[in-house]
Amino acid sequence: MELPKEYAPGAIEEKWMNTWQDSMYYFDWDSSKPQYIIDTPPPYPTGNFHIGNALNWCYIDFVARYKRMRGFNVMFPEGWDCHGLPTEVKVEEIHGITKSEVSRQDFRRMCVELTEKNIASMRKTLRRLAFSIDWSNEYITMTPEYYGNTQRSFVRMYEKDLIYQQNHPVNWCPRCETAIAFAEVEYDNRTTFLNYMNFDYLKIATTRPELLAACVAVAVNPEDERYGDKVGSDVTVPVFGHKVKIIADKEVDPSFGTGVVMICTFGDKQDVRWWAEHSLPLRKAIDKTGKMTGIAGKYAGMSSGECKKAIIEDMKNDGIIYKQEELPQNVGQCWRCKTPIEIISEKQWFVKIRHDEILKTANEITWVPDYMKVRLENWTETMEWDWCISRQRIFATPIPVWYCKKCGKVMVAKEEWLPLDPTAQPPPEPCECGSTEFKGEPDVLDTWMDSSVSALNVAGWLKGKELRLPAQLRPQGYDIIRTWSFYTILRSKALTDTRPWDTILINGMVLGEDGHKMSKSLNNFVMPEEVVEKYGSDAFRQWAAVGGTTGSDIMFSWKDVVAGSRYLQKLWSIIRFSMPHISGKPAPLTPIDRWLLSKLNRLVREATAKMDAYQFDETFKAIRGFSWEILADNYIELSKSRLYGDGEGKQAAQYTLFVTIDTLTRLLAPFLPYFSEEVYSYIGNESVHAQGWPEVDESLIDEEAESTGELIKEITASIRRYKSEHGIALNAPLGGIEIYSSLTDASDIAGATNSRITLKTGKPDFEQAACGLKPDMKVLGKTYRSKAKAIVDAMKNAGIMEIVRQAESGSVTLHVDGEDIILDTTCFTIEKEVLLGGKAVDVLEVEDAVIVITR
RNA sequence: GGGCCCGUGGUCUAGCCGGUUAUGACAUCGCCUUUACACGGCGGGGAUCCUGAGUUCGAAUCUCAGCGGGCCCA
Repeated sequence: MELPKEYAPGAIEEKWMNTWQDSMYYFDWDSSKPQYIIDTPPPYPTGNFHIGNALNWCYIDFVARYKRMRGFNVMFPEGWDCHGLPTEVKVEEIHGITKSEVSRQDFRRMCVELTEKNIASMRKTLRRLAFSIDWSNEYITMTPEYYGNTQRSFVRMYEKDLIYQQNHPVNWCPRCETAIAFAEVEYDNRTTFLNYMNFDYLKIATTRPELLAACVAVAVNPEDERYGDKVGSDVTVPVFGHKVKIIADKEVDPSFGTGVVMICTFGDKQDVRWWAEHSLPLRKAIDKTGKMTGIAGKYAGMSSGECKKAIIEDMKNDGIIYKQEELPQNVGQCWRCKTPIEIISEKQWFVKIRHDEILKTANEITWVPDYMKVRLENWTETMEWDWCISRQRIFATPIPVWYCKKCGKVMVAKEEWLPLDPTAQPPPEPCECGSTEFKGEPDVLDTWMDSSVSALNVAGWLKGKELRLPAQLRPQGYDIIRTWSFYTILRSKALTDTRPWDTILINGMVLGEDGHKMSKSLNNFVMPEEVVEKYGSDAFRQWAAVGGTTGSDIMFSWKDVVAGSRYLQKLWSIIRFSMPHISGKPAPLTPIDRWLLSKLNRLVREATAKMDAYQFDETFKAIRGFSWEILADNYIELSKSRLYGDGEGKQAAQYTLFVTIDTLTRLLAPFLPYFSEEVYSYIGNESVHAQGWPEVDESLIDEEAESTGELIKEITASIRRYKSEHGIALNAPLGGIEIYSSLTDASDIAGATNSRITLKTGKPDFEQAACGLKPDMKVLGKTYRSKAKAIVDAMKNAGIMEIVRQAESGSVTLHVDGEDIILDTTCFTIEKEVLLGGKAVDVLEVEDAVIVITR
């Protein structure tokens, strides 16, 4: 069979993509093999599968394919996390409407249609990148089947008192007009003014004078002597005239501003703490739309920003504000629209956070890399409020609750009624009070309520199947540890009392070639499709494998992709050469065959250990190094003469090459699914992806074979180098070569150098001179500890000749610090060179061997 | 303000549970068309392993401090 000279990834990858059957990767619910379930992150269906997702999916696919080959029953499902504001915004844009202009049902339908279209386009990319996804276990969170279970999870947690409804301060985005969780708040460094004002008989400093109307107390530090006598008295709020108490709290920093702080409902999280701790009243100055309420008097109806401007102006004119200074400030803002958030008190649904349970469960999970667990722990320990799960949106899972119009009682749906939308249908039963008049809960669930049951969902929860929790692997980025990891652990424990997974594998972020996080606005954005178009999927996957250590941020780099495509071409050339020469028929092996097979089995051992540790970069580099340097640059060169000839050892080389290529192809299969499939189609009968991972044959790992092979390789290389340096063509024969060594077989050297070789034992009849002395610090340091340095000095002082003279008797005695120290010959190495003595030959030295060349 | 990570030839990167001539890729220079591959081979140059102190016989590797960068958060 003659293979084309160039590897054509485009055609070959498409061929296999269209040949492979989805059923190759189906999880078998009835299998007796050990399960390996992966809790794949469900991406948000934007329509574009971005490169960060692609890195994550490459890791997953490396693991999934590897585990399948290791005999596991693998499930690599694909989910889609559909609900959320971005789709709502996009739908409004596409249809030129706002969500209030159409019915909730119609708006939802438009969101579903857009999402379906986006999913279809992303599925194509997933297939093209050769991810071995189990499409029989695909899930889509917006389908009634899935969100019905999200609703059931709500009902179950409500019944366990883990979900409750309450008036509580929440983070509120006035633009989106919805509550958001802390996980959705991001922070931005800005500069604001600290306003110093006369506050009745006190002076206070605040950054938020627009909240004066919401002032419910002022606080001082109990240790602060300036104000000690005033604690407990009333003070009148300027502009608005209401009276508030002066309280003492040790959290007040006496050195900030004037040491007096205004407490408002609510300026920040600290206000909420004080408000709760000191049982302060609630004065609501900002409404759901971010406008000032009636208590703000003349400022009512203004936005908080307008109010701030106006009130500062007025207070300056009235001499109330007497000083302003700049202050750097981190402003909490909505992750989606970047609008500064407000904290307002609203009736919302909450999930209880049981800190200890989450921390304990996190400890039952293996974190890769391990330090990522600390992020979850730090987040968990600093959570002060419960998780606010209600959102004032439309495209999300409806909260399955009604309120009786007559008695006001809350009716939570029964599990068997689900899925349903309470705004579209009444409950099938009347209220306890007999009324059938209900108002459906218009609020919907936080999207994390959908995705935090992904692990349960893929493990068969509520699907009439035996629950397969814990799943074996959760792969995800570190940016969503405080959300997705946290919530999944919480929900899994709450609903099943089981940890969600055995192991969590964390990937880093993808940076653009300029070193900054990849983003469209920075113009450093690359789509996976573009890379695949140019270099193919297997080249792209190599970037993901070798780009960096698992868990660290990885810079996208075209040169890694190009290097990947060059490696494919190199491999192709190896295969192209080997195909006419391979044979599965064993034969007695020569030293260099045993050298290769020993190295090959070491490679398998190393690759297996590193795959088990999720070190994809190290695994792939080891395989690449073996195939390129050991197999191609050395073994093939050394065995060519046997393979092309008809003599002894031909069969052995053919067999060795076959075993090596078969093994290599299977090692490469998780990384290069297309390439390895193409190659395996020439040597096997079925898909390489249905084969087993290579087993280490320990009997073939042979130190002696390796050192002999290494010597043969080095001698050949040194002769090649000699030819190169002397301008002799590499295939030109030399007049004669004598090798003084322990070797007994020089046929491969003769073949590779195209010269006659004479093997000799002992040393050539040339004078040898010691030219160097190298102490072995590893031995000396361990044995002599603090004396090691003095011994090295003593060796140098004694001189090479003296050491050599003594070493002939097997040991060297040195006088160090007043005592005699006897060193054996393992403590140092004597380097020798051969003196030519005017003979008409050239001499090369490799390890202990001496090569005498006659041109 | 806190936590976490990182700082290695021109660029990116491995090693970092102590002892290696400090890994590899890209770039660079020289030689070579040798029946798989010039998207190749052979060889070379190029690193204060961020800085300083400490521990140790010995530090890229451990400790502390500092500087610089990134991320997550308050």
